[in-house]
Amino acid sequence: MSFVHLFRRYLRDQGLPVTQQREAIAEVVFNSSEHLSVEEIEEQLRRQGERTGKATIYRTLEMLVRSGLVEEYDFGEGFKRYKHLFGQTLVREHLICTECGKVQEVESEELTQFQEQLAESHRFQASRHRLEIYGLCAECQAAGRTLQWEGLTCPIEAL
Amino acid sequence: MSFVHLFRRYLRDQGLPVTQQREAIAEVVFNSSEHLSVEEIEEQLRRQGERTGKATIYRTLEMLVRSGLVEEYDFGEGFKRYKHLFGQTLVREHLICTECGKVQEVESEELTQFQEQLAESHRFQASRHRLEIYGLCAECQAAGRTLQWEGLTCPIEAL
DNA sequence: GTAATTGCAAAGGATTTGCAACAGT
DNA sequence: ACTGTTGCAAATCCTTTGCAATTAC
Repeated sequence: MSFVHLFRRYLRDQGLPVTQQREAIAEVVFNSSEHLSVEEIEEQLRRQGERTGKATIYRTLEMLVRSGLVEEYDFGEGFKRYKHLFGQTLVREHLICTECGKVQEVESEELTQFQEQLAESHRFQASRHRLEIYGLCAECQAAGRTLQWEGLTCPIEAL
Repeated sequence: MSFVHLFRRYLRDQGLPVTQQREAIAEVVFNSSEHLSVEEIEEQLRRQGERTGKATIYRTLEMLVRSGLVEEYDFGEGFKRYKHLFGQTLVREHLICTECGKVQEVESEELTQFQEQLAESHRFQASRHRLEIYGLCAECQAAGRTLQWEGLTCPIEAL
């Protein structure tokens, strides 16, 4: 039912043991539509009554990424996040709310084409890209929240 | 002549001391067109005969960023990079070579417009974005180097 | 002189690694 | 049985912080 069996198959193909921990970790990642941090995965496992060492979580995530089933993200928070790739096109852009931290995935065929052209026109052989748009999500706007970070000073203009 | 005087002025405006170290660090950043890591800045200072503590470099970079003269980048390498903003539009896309680590900046008006539309159509109030395209730069292609990372397996297709 | 900065070393957070005990095939 | 995994703690890497000595104004 879950997508865990794909990971199981990947492990078997590679001649690697399918352990309880690996299945539990994969299950957490595959059952979530969020971009999870290691912290959050650990917490979820604890909630489910599994007690898994952090090192094992890191090691298993590495395999999940290598398997191609999960992707690693770095949104500049100082730690990484992970999300499975099911039901996704290979091109995903991210709208990241700087207030609540929510990540929304969108796709745009046109944008993708432009990006490819851009790389090509610079004789750059692109293999992957990421587009991240930071700002305020609809909910936070509705809640009356405003952007903190931007517009402190711009001395270049002040010249 | 250099852009260091802008930073000096920023410091004075803020009532903060203009120290030797701050000037030296700013000079290194303003004299380079690269996206420098703290490591690289420290090395350059050492080469110039300045001996500056790492803590001071971090503290000064924080100010440079706050001043609006320098921007901080995180390309997922596990550490940050810094580059001054002179001669730049506010929209910069990056072509990052995964082989030699070189970062090439490009701009595209069309892309920017699409990005704005994309955000708008999702009721997202964008404040800034970043587009990073990873791949092989022209030099590395010419040198016969190839992409390491990509295309290991794609079990989703294999289903 | 006073207030802020410097540099060192220690602390901090995320991730990795070494190793003895253990689980999967 | 054999090979690979687990979990802990120690180690590592980048970055931040505390504090006494020093410097800018």
